[in-house]
Amino acid sequence: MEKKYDFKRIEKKWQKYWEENNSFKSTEDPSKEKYYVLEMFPYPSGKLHMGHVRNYSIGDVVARFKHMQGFNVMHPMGFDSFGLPAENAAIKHGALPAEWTWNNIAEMEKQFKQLGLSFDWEREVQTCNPDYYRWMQWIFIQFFNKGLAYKKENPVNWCPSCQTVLANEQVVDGACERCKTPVGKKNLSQWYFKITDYAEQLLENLDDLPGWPNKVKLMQKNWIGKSIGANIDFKIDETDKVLKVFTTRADTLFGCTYMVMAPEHPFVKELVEGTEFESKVEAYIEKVQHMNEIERTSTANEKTGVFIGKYAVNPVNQKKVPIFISDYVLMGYGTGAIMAVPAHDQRDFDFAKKFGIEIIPVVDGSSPEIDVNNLKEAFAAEGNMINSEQFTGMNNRKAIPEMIKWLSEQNIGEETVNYKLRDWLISRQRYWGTPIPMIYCEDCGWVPEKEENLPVLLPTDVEFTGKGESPLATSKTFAKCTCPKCGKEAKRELDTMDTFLDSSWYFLRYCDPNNSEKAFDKEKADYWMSVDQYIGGVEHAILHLMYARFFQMALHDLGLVTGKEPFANLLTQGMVNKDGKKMSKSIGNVVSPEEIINKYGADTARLFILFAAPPEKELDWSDTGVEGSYRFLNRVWRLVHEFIEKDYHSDEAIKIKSEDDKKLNLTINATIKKITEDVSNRFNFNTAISSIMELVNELYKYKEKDDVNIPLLKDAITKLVTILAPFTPHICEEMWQELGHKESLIDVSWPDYDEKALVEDTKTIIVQINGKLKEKLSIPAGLSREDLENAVRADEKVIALISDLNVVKTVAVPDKLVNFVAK
RNA sequence: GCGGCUGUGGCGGAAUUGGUAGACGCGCACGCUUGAGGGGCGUGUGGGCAACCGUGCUGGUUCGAGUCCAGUCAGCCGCACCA
Repeated sequence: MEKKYDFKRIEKKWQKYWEENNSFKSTEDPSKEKYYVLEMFPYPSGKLHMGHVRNYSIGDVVARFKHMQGFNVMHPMGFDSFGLPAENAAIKHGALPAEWTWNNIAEMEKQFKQLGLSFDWEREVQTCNPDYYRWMQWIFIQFFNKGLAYKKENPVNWCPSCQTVLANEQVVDGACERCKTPVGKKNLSQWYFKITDYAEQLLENLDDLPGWPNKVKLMQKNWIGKSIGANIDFKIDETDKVLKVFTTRADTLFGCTYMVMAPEHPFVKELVEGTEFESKVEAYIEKVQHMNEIERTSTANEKTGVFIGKYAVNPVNQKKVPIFISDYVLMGYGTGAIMAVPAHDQRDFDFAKKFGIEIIPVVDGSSPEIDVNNLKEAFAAEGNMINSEQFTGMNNRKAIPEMIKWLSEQNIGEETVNYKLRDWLISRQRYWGTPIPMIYCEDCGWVPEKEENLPVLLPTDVEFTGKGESPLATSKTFAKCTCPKCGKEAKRELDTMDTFLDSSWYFLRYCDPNNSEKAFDKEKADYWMSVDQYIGGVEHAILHLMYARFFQMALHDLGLVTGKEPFANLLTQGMVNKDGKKMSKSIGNVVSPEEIINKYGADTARLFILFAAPPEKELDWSDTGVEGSYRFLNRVWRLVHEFIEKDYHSDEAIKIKSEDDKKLNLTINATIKKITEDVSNRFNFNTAISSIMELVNELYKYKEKDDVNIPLLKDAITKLVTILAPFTPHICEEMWQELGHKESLIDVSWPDYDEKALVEDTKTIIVQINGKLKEKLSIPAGLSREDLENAVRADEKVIALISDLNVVKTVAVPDKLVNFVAK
């Protein structure tokens, strides 16, 4: 009787073996080429989901493959373990966030090990561990000392459900990224990171990342949102104030017929004070302030606003134009005020129509369909300037730099660059995060905690009310401290850090995870960095991936790391769906990895998830598909065991004896070639696996032959087990051992292929007439164009095909095809 | 509205440089094996009786187009009053 494929026993056995032998330990070795493969670390929710299985299976194949190829591979894992769910669990069940989190971490470690993932667990980091967040606080202080962290009172995004502030990046469609509650505004004094200092570098370096998907680079580019234009000064009539505006269309300055300020613009109150306009203006400001983001942006087409009773003077022609306030102008971008040119900007056009403001065209598209003096909508395209004094007649695109030059000569404007990117708001009114290591002293202001006093530990005597104020305020002991500078009694910052900070440098800590003297040793970081292959979900395209790049740049400028970019190559894997829908508890279509592992084993789960679709694509989970993968592994198992049981003891050298031998040898070598290329260049694991399946199918046929070539079959089976190992490591280790090998497959080299074996003596030549397939012929390989054409023309079937035709041209492609062009 | 991606059998997906469309797998059908069931093994499987027709649709370039170009439709994703 054949041995049964008992995946439960096999998987347990080899997981134990790897753990006991510390098989995946990595150390710096300058004599070997390093390879750092990293998957985004998870939040420890307690249970793995299919997305995790996919993410970590992809990474594991890469890690094991590169290791077999001889690279010094680092493949670490850890937990992004600060965050809201722990705190919510505390509010709901009364469990301490720390306890809840550490239990989940233990649970998830167990599940990771059940998947047979080749992580170097000695490098594990948890961001909620004081050994980690101590250095997070240290980095914060370095940023503060460098002027990259500052505190400012500002209207901030406020999630009324999470009871905390949010960064701009965490507001999606006007709602909280986490809980989807509409976000409002609140004036709060908060800590910010000056990511805008790096806007240009974040943008420019994207060109140096050929290993990143264009989609992600484009998303970051749009988010940074660079635009080049000009600031122009408008005097406000009857005052000594100058209203500065930003425009990308300096060419349209003569067409400006009114001005708009953001309702929050600091001039507004002063300009209306004591005038008849004051009450109307204040009512409008009040109304805007009470709208949440969704309300404010949903009225996109319907423009609102109020005239504030003042006029601005157009610096080019001294014309007085009325000033309005309107919520379509944003305080956070440019100068918070615009010159409005209704003829050439659709938003200004809509506003002007509603308020009956004059529309002056200054660009003529000279198209018969467009009457510039009677516009139906704004004309935004290219054309020649009109009504613009010395600029009239010029092409408007060319007029932009001319106009800016003229303005700066007159000292009333200058070229200006603006970015949509805002500084990163990093304070959170939550408990379960890294305490911000800052102290407020009435005499010295904000002072960082002394480095020798780090970490500033999270207190445990806190209450979780879920009511807005930071829970740290409820601690009796936490706030009270002395000023590190003058020793006077002082107070600690009570907010914690956005958890996105923790994940912005963990890849550096992995390089030196147990260092108690430093965040990480520079030499070690320089050895391992940058990450050669980073793998994670596309949902992090902006948030995490941009923050991490910013950290790397800032740490570089602090002299702590050499590289300027953290991730050389990025793979964004698609989601795992079920029946075309996202797996979710509310729909009830969640497939749990545990269930699959129990039923089919980890190898089957890994194989299916890699086989079903290329990694960047969405993947639809299919239970019958999983069975197919299980069936395949059983097929391989039986093939190998039949071979073992027949007890073929042969150490003879391989001699190719027949055409079938030659064909099998070709398939073996072609399969190795294809997998090597698919895994290292394209990450197309699905096609790599399909070619292994083809090899297995061929072996099934081959072994039934009368004159089986034992040394060749042995070679095929040895190589089959080797190349399948990165995908399904447990079953392969077991078969490897049963084939009589003593060493673990981990230390077996990836097989080379023999180019000579890939050379075929005959080729299938396609015979076409006018490009349509008519016949396939077997013809000796390597013929020249003429010889190939002659060989094909000599074939009886071809003679029959073309004898009645008027062949006017023949196209021959050596080893491929002959196409007869007939009339 | 702006930017981007994707459209291939009943399904997931192959076709890497323009050169055999549908590899591999799922499903389905039939046969063999088995006391039955399950499992395994094998054969077939885009449409059409056929000539032929077939990669969202309409054109174009080419000896030859799933692949290149122009337009168009549909779906998905990102940004969205950014001056």
